[in-house]
Amino acid sequence: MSVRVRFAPSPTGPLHIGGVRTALYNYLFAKQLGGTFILRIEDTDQGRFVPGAEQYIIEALSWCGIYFDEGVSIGGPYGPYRQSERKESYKPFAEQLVKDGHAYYAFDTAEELELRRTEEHKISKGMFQYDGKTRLTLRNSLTLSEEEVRTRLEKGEQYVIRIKMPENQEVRLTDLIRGEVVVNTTTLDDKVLFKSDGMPTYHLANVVDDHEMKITHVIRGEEWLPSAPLHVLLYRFLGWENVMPAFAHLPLLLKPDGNGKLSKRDGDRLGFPVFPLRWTDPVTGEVSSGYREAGYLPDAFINFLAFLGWNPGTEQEIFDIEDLIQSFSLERVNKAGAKFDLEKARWFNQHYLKTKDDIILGLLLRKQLDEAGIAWPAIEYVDHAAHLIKERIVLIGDLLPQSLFFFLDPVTFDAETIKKRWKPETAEIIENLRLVFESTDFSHSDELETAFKNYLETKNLGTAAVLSPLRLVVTGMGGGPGMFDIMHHIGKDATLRRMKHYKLDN
RNA sequence: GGUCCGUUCGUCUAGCUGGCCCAGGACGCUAGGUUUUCAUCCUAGAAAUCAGGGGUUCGAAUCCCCUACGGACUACCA
Repeated sequence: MSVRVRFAPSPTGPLHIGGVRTALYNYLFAKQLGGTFILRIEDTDQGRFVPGAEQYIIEALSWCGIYFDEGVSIGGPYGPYRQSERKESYKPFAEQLVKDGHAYYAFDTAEELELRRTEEHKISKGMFQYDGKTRLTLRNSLTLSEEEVRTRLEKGEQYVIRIKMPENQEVRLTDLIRGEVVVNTTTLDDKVLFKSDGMPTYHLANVVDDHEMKITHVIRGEEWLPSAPLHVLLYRFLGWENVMPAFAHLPLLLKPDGNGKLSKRDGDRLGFPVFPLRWTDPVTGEVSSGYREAGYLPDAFINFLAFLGWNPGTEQEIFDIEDLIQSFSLERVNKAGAKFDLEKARWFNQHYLKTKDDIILGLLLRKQLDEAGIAWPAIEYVDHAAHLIKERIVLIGDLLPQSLFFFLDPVTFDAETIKKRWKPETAEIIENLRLVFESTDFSHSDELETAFKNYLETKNLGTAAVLSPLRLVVTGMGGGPGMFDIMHHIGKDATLRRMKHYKLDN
């Protein structure tokens, strides 16, 4: 039987990196086994629907290079893939459960239950649960007469369907990451399966859909572990236990400082994105930063994310998506949550950047030049500029500031360098050097270097004392690629012009 | 409060069938080297009494128990 897995986010906002990692692991698992990866949208809570969230999810996965085989927007044999569009398919199962005595109608209003909850909390400090101990004190088809229930339903009174949690039974499930997990049903509550608005809750919808979509492995976040026994019970009561999917609950992604689940707020509070793409809240207009806009390469982002909770067991750190598909295994996923480490993300990005083709970097640089309204002479010229700086950039956004001098004469000059290297006699040296270069062939950087060295020798000057000021007037910067490579690349005219017209007035 | 899950360098982690671990790698950090500068690259170093305690054993990070701490869940949210 072929493997089928799904990533099932709810469109309540942007997908955060924990979600991206869940999607990634699902994807890697499916692809390694030649299986199918499905994107299903869990929008059973119409109250939390956020416009644009679904589109964001699709775009984010696409940017990451995580492609699904079936799902919303592309369809497939088990569609529709939006739960709101499958609305009609859940109710019969809920009613079947009632008929079989595994569920019941409940007429308590949300307000009544809320009241009960606060009361209970005052008295016992514990949490009120709608369960085997309390359900007979509440208004439902177990306490009301058959007649009464029928009239209420006929009158169209609001109701929910709750699971009738069996008493004192051990439910065990095997988690692919954690092993055997056993829970006694008396600690579980009578969860709502079907809401008064005609929609199922996650618990029912997820079980019905996973079954109908022939999902073989449910790989999801650890926050679902406590309700997994409930899901097992549902499979059992629905008669599907023999074809129930395998479960794997992934460890959480934690805040870099302190503990706790990484949340949407943490990112901009701590100065790093928690979202793959920038997101603008449609209601508040609040903007949250994204990895794409912050200058990360998708492959670096994915490599980094894959290692948050998984490792190959070898000393290899660099894995492209194909490597990950090859090597990934659920058995090697950690049990404990992982804290997010921005420094390591930056290191991965720098690594991927410096190994990228010049043509790709050139393309990115041209985009930035265009956006800044800076003219560039030729594609090859830009590509080579990118080549010269690729080992000293960490983020894509560093491309432009690091290579600006290839396109514009500097107007500002690094203050640190002026302070350290600019002496009263330096201006004269630069002028002498300019005369030397005037009669030098710029077609090879070697010749420039030779001419420079010869000059130093005749004047008995040290390299550092002269090269630094030269770099300063030509590029405005205190560091950068090989100076003679720069001069060769920008050409004789620009070099000599800059050596004559610089203004260090800052 | 209850249930469940977890706990190895600052961080990500190796270690899963006990001895090769007075714990290895990576990021970061420190120091050297290469380089005309910055970055890259190379080398070296500091950094975990394996949460704590008790067992089992000739021997435990690795097996068992207890404790502590952390987290998740505990909605007609997912």
